This record gives sequence, structure tokens and C-alpha cells, in this order.
Amino acid sequence: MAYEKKIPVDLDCPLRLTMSLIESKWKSCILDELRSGNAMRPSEIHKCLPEATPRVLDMQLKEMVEDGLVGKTIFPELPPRSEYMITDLGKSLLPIIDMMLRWGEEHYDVFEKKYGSKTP
Amino acid sequence: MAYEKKIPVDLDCPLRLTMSLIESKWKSCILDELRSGNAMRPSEIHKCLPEATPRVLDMQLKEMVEDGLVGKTIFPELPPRSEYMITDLGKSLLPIIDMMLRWGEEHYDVFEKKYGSKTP
DNA sequence: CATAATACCGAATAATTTTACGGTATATGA
DNA sequence: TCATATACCGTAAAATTATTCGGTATTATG
Repeated sequence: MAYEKKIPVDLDCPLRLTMSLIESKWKSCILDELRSGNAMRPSEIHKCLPEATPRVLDMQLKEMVEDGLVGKTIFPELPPRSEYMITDLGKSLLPIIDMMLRWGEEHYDVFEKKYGSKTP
Repeated sequence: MAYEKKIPVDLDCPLRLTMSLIESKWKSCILDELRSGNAMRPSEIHKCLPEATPRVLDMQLKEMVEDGLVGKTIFPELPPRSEYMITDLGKSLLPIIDMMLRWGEEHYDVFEKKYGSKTP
């Protein structure tokens, strides 16, 4: 089986545990997209995060399902249909996501001045 | 110059911006160690985070200084001495670090059951 | 019959991050 | 003289993550 993380999460330290669940490139954004509680199909999620390839969304959603942050429903239809929905455990991370979102908004200009070049 | 990040921070989305400042392996832990506001020498930080190599702490501290999360003082002494201290900008991230720490403590057992094998 | 539609998976490659190991500098003290 | 201490840097290798591209399945539609 290809593509398995060696260490699924980091149990050594509570801070690293939380970080390890959300630190890969798109997981925090996926949680943010699913925050409403409505189920979303993979193609919808991709429309909301067009910079992420479908492949990477697929892989990260799979891990989030495994970690219990997101639930998945597969409909036995053709063409195939599936839906992802945030779980209660995933919802419990939303206050953290919210804070990071607000922090980023509040301090955006500092980093735009330092590193930015007007959305290159 | 070796070891420079291609994109220092992610300015495309406020959530990714915040994440990009703290997501690498030890940055959140470093902020947590510096939270008291006391200056710490690199060797002290390493004692607190013994699993991180001095090299990686050095590299991540350098980025955090560049990002303005941490300040650095170099004393012109031999053998060399330097100190790192959290800045106001870095302090403003501490509520987020706190929340992640608490979340990790509260949900540790779920993941310990799922992935753990009694601290291997 | 050929084609689109959808979710997903595999494998190769690229990009990035982390590690391991060694080396610099120089005052101090044995 | 020679080892010690300290912060830091360079390089090569390993490990991890992300990308790219192609392929599977099956029904409905043209």
C-alpha cells in the first residue's frame, strides 16, 4: 500500500498532536469549507479550493476520515457519488481554525509589506 | 545561500498565512517554550526540546526571527552567547497555541486508543 | 458504438523538510 | 599546548509531502 504516513499523529506532546492533525497543506482549509455542517462532494470541495489538486484533496480527506475529523458517505450509484461532512470531533477544532483565520486577517498587512508583491 | 524557503509565508489566504508561520515541526513548541517572556539561549531551548536536533532548532529560530515572532540578541563574547525572546507579535499567537494545547490534552485518549502503543 | 461523467487509486517524479555529520571561530583553564 | 565550550553554518543524505499523469469502473446519452 502506497502513501501511508509512518506516524499517523504525534502522541508525544498534546500541542504536536493537535498540530499533526491539521498541519498539512490543505487540511485546515478543508475543515473551514466543511464548517457549515453541510455535506460536500469531492468535486464541490475542489471548486472551493481550486489550487489544490483533486489528488491531494482525496488523500487528505482520507486521512481526516481516518482521524475522525470528517465523515464519509458513499452512495452506490453510477457515476459514483460520495459526500464528506464534518464530525463533532472536527467541529471541536473550529474555534482554533477561527482564531487562526482572524489572526491572519488582523496581521495580513505586516506580512504583505514584508513578503508580498501584490498577489503575484 | 542554501536552505531558504521558496515562499516564506502563504499570503493567499489568512488561514494559510497563520498556519504557514507555525506549521513546521517545532515552531509551535518553540513558541510555547518562550511563552514566559524570558530570554532563552539556544542550548536551553534544546534542553527543553531534546528530540529536536540543534540544527533544526537553529533553522526554525532563524525563520521565526525573520518572521518577527522572536527577537534575538547576540552578545559579543567568547565563547559565543545569544538569546531568543518572544516578541509581541509572537505573543499574539499564544492564545492559539494555548487552544491547541488544551485540545490535544482533552482528546489525547481518543488518539492514544486509535494509534498509540503506550509510548513506544 | 463512442463518449462523458465521477470518485478513486497507483506509480513516477518533483519539491520540500528534516537529519547526520563535520567544520568554523576563539577566549579560558588544565 | 591542548581540550573545552558555544553558536552557527555547509553539505549530503534521508524522509516526508505534493504533483502529474494515467488508468479503473459503469451507466446514460448522442
